[in-house]
Amino acid sequence: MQKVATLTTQNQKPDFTWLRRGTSEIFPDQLDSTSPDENLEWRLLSGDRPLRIKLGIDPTGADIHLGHSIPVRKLRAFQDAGHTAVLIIGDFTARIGDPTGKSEVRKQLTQADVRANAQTYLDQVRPILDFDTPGRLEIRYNSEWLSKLDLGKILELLSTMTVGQMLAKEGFAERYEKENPIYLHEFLYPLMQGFDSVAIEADVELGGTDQKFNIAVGRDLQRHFGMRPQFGLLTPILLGTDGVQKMSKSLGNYVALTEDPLSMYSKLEKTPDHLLKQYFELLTDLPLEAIPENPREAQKLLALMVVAQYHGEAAAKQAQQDAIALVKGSTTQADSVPEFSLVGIQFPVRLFYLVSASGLCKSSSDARRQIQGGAVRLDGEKVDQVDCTFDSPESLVGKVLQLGKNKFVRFVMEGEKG
RNA sequence: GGGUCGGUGCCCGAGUGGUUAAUGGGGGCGGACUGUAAAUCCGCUGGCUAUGCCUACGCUAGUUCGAAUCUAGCCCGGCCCA
Repeated sequence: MQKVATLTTQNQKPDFTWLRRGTSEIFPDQLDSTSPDENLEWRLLSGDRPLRIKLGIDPTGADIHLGHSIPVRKLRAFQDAGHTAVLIIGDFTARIGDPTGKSEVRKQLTQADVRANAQTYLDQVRPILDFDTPGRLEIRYNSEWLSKLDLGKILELLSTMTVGQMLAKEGFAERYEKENPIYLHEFLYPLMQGFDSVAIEADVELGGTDQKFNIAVGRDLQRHFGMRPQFGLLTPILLGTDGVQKMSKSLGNYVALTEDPLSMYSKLEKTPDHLLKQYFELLTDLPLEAIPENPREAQKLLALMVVAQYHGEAAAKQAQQDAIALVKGSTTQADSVPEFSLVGIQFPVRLFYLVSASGLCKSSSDARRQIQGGAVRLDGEKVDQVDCTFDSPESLVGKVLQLGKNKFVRFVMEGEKG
């Protein structure tokens, strides 16, 4: 408290651009207040102890993408400022499925699915978070406290909210309007997420803007249980590479954190112009005034910087070289083209089968169509004969098969079929 | 529980006994153009190592030479009533 007093007399605060960058809302946020209950910056300055910064993730799928990385990056920023990141794996809540942003019921996952996903999540956020500095990271599974709630406690949670309040929530309201089903257990989701905040005594909860309702419920519950309510810090929902809809796996407009450097680079260097600024702001630490004027240059720099975060600088530069080489048609120069082993392929083999078996196309029927449509190249030469046949692996090894502008594989002879 | 309307391909949505994977739109993929962008134009859009075969209109049985289209039962959803 003494520290606060000092700062108050000086009437100036340290630089909080790291806090505000890429933040769409903080609440409560009384800008002219110096109360640590109404202004997060003052709370951060109160300095009595490291704050507990909560971020919940639902292990509902295997891959996380750049959109998911945004609140995680913000969490890292708090770590760097000396606070404690509390990463909550929603192993219990995942089994219900967050109804947020969904126009229909989500399927419930089994415990086994959830467990398996949780570990891959942790592996994927490893490059973003500080796992090493003692006291900076706490990983908790919410089944730890949620599975112990008895009916009495559940009733207590339920009685803090009205149906009207629930229905005010965007997703529910929409579904109710559209006369789509809403199941009662879905009403429990915001309360459980809110109870997480109670259980871990969160000071701040991070989340996308779609999480506002759930985070606000957390505040209500903390107050209900006699705790100081957490702050909410909302980050924007990242638009996908199509530039229109939010990034999501089911829409196919995403860049996964586990993607290989070349495909990550290829996708990001095509980032729509109007998204460039936002992508830089949310996915890199580059000062905004340093973004190149020329959109093409900006795309390249963005791709380079993001790939470097997940694969290292050397791999990023290699990916850029390869991307350039591939476009020029000198496919043999590119090192990071994924390999496809011809071991296990029966010869003679026809082209359409190769295109499908190598994973370039989703099916052999699709492969035929693509070939007929002139989309397939072998070492840069267009091949539009579906029945073009190869008698032996020797004629293919080392060559690069290409679909469209961005999909490539190089034939090799080693390894398992795949 | 009762009444009623409805369940079609990735999504929306036509189709109410008969050449045909099934109109149209969206989305997606590919081609041209370009800055590997946007906009625009064009093509493709069930599966199968495939001149043919297989699976598709909630599920299951029927009626028919023949059904997504007719009948019955079941499952699921919306609304109204209780």
